[in-house]
Amino acid sequence: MTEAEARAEFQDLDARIAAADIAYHRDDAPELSDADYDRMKRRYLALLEAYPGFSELGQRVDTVGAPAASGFGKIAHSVRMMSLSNAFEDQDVVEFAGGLRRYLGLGTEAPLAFTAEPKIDGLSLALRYEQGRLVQAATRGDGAVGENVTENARTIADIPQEITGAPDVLEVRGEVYMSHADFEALNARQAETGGKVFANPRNAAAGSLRQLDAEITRSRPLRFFAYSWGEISAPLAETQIDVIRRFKALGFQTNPLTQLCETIDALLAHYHSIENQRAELGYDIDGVVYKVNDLSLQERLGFRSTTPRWAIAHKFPAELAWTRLEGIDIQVGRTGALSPVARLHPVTVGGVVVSNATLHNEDYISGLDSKGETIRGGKDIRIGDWVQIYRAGDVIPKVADVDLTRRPSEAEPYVFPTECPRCGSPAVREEGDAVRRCSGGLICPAQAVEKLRHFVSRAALDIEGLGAKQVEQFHRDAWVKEPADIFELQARYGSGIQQLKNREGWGEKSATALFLAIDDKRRIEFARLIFGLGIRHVGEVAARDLALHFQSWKALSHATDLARSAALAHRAADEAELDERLAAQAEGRRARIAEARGAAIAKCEVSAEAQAAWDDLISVDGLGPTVALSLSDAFANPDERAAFDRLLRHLEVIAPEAPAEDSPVAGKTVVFTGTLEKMTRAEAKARAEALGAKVAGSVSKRTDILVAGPGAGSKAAKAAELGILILDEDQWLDLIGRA
DNA sequence: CAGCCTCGAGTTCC
DNA sequence: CTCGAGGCTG
Repeated sequence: MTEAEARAEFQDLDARIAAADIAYHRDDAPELSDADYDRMKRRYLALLEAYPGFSELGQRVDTVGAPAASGFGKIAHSVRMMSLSNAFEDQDVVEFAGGLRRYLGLGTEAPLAFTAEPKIDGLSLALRYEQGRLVQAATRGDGAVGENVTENARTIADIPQEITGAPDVLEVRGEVYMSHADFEALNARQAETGGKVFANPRNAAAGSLRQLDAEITRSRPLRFFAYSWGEISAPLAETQIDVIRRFKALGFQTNPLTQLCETIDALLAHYHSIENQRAELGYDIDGVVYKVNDLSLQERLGFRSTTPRWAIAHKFPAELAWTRLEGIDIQVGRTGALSPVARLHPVTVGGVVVSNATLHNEDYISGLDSKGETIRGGKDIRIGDWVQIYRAGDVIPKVADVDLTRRPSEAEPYVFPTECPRCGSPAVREEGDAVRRCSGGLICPAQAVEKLRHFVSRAALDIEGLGAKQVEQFHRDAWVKEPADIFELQARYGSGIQQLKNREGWGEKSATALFLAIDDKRRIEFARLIFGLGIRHVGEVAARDLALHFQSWKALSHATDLARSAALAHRAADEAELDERLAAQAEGRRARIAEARGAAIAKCEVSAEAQAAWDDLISVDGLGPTVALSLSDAFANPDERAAFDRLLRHLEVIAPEAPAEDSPVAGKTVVFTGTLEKMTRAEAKARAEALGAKVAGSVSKRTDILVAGPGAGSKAAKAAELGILILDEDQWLDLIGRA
């Protein structure tokens, strides 16, 4: 086949796949059988592999089209579904247990028992029972909101429709999975009938549960293990293991390898025993989960932002595979970061075909980590090399090793670009930074589009029907260059609907829905707006804290304006510090950092007002000089500021409600000092914060309460001087109510 | 000042 | 999900 023929075939497939995507995703009316579609897609990808240049042709079928309609209703979880932190080595488990003891203030000899159970590789499901009847089943989703799959769950034999002897409200959580035997049989059947063949049991289980037609789910051999719970109207038991026993008594399947372990050695022994049985279990597992057995301890330990402190997943070693590195692409992110991605000859790793892998940054390719130490035995990665791939955390493909014996003689060390591959601007790497960044700012189309994608992302504006793909499409056609354009779309393209529906992938219905969804976000929570601006170092949490602190756009922008000179002084001090360090190194003396910083600041004119504004900025919890400086830069940059101002004209900003919990310490700033005897420091902090208080490290005039244990020193003296309320531990516990 | 913890940013495949 | 960096704690 000539290249011209290949090109013609590629373009034909491109158009047909695009049409099929639209029919399937938007109209939910597939015109092709799955088998035909898959065949076309495979051929398309094969051509693309043979002629990578073709990706520039035509329509990039994967990146356009109206968003897929989700056929399932949303369900907010009344108790968040958390994920688990991971351990990979036995040593991590020892440290986990040690950390728990420290947090709880337990000595090394005090008993601390755990449950250990296999971690099933399926998908989690929350089953809600009211008065003993199954009323709702929801997938995990993002942890806060899942999909309503009640009708589908009712078809699973392991899930009882009715249970007796349970609390009035009981939410049982567990894992839906498919056994190896059932998976093989299903795939054989699918292949025969021309249906979709699944890559692995987990995908088969997920695909089967998320069928719009519950009768299809019924025909799929899904199973369920119960292992956890959400909302309950009455306690189920006092220990984890007894809850599992209770589930079993109620008629749920529980994993037979669940075991109570009194010591770390017993946990590890059970882990290795399960690892040895792994191949004979008949279903996929990817590790062992350990949980603190005593539920009252679980409660004391509580949660970090996305994981419980009282549980950990001990993962099995990742599966490895060798393949050839065919190329290295450079992607440009929202902050201009150049990220190298390995293009691999497709290879199966852990049941999934992998053709891309992250290469992190230029040091990773050269075989040095950011501290200048060697990794992979100091081997660099070259195009043409045979590389060993694993999926970190069973998800993200990474390069683990390079086989130097099979390195082609002509392979050259990879030269990392020093110019942005998208806009040609210089790509610079700042001192001490691991990443190289495009300096083009919004001139760089890659950065511009990534910023827009961020603006419409779920945690930011979250405009329904305007996802990453749609934004890319609009940006490519120059309809949307900056966030404000989104809100002017309808006005500017007037009968926008008429124009939009002539575009590929859009119909009248989706266009109308889009404009309604955009209008819906003209009133926007302050925190989402701040996050959406995409200011470096300002993520979801910092945005929320800033919103809470400043309450209004006016207050925030005014504060950054006021603080500008102090921010610049801070930068000058940073630069002076760097110079001083270098000079000291060259002259072989100790750096006089404080003096250098002081001198630099003295040269800047910083009014008392500016200093106060700066201090106010960095008083926001978790917000230090780096974040404050980045914020200040964004607001002081004329282009960015103009874009902000233009955007704000379209928006009504909703001020955040303070977490006005009905607690006596809500909104108060508390400092703990001295020895706490009834609880550990971390525990005290977590509880105070749960009650809406802010916990600070040092006493200042902003402090409301000082909790002083025995041995309190200078902090107590300072608090007394400032006239701050000082409580001992018992008085504090009386105030917040002993739990 | 060093370690610890949390957050931010980047990435893959379905 | 992981890594690096920033901020906080001891």
